[in-house]
Amino acid sequence: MSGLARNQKKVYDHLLKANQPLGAYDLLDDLRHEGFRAPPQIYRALKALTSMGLVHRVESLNAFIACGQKHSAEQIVFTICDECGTVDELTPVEIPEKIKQLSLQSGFNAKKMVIELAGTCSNCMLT
Amino acid sequence: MSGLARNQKKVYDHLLKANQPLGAYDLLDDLRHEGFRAPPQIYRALKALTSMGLVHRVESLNAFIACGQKHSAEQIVFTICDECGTVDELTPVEIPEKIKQLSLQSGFNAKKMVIELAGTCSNCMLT
DNA sequence: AGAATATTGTTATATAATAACATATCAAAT
DNA sequence: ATTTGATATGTTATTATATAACAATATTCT
Repeated sequence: MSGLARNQKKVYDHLLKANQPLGAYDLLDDLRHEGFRAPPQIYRALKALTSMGLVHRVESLNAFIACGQKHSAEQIVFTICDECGTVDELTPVEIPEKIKQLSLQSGFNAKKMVIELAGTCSNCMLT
Repeated sequence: MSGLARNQKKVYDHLLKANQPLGAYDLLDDLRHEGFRAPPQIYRALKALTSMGLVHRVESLNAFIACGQKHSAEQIVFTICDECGTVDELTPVEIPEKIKQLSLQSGFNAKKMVIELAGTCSNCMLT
């Protein structure tokens, strides 16, 4: 049960190594030497990986980032530094839970959450 | 100090009437009879309006929605119904505040937040 | 009026994502 | 082992979203 298909593995491995969000066309360029030639090959792999919870789409960057852990649902908080571009994952479960509760109070049943914070990371605050 | 320039007003009025998020090219089509001819005219108006806080970008839809109230910061929670497409604004200030606090604890200084919940609205839950 | 600023119109282009179709691979069931 | 069905792949073309660059107009301020 290796799980991942060939192209899926290539894309996932590359995203893990990159350790930062990459656009689909960045991935395509980076993986040309691996035999990728056209956008659909990248997008298909990304679709499979995101549906498995191994990769997440960063909506406000139109980019994709790998994720060490599988997340049961889309309940992640990303922090995106405007200065250095670093994207980190805050995972205090309290936040998505709290939001879910509050939205339920208005009758909305949330299935997927996009929570992205843009600003300045602690590193860039110092310099 | 009417505030809005001609094109800005046209775009804003149309978004208000629509009362739902519209893509930039939807706006362009809808406003051709008002003299709009090319994307930059729309995008420029949208940029001005969003920087004024009168319009918000819904990142996960690549769309824009008008907002009756000016919001001081980008601290809004959108609920997006997968069934009917309705987008509503939850504005319990507690949520963005709570998130800001929690991100600050990890040293991140958030300037803009994208909080978008996709799921099923109360209306669609019934039917 | 004249200078500085902001807004507009226009063409071309960049960037992101998908449709559609043919082929290939793999897993399991007979 | 071969058929079958599902999944994955390769490829071309197209759609959708957004911006660059530059010329022309309008607005505001002094």
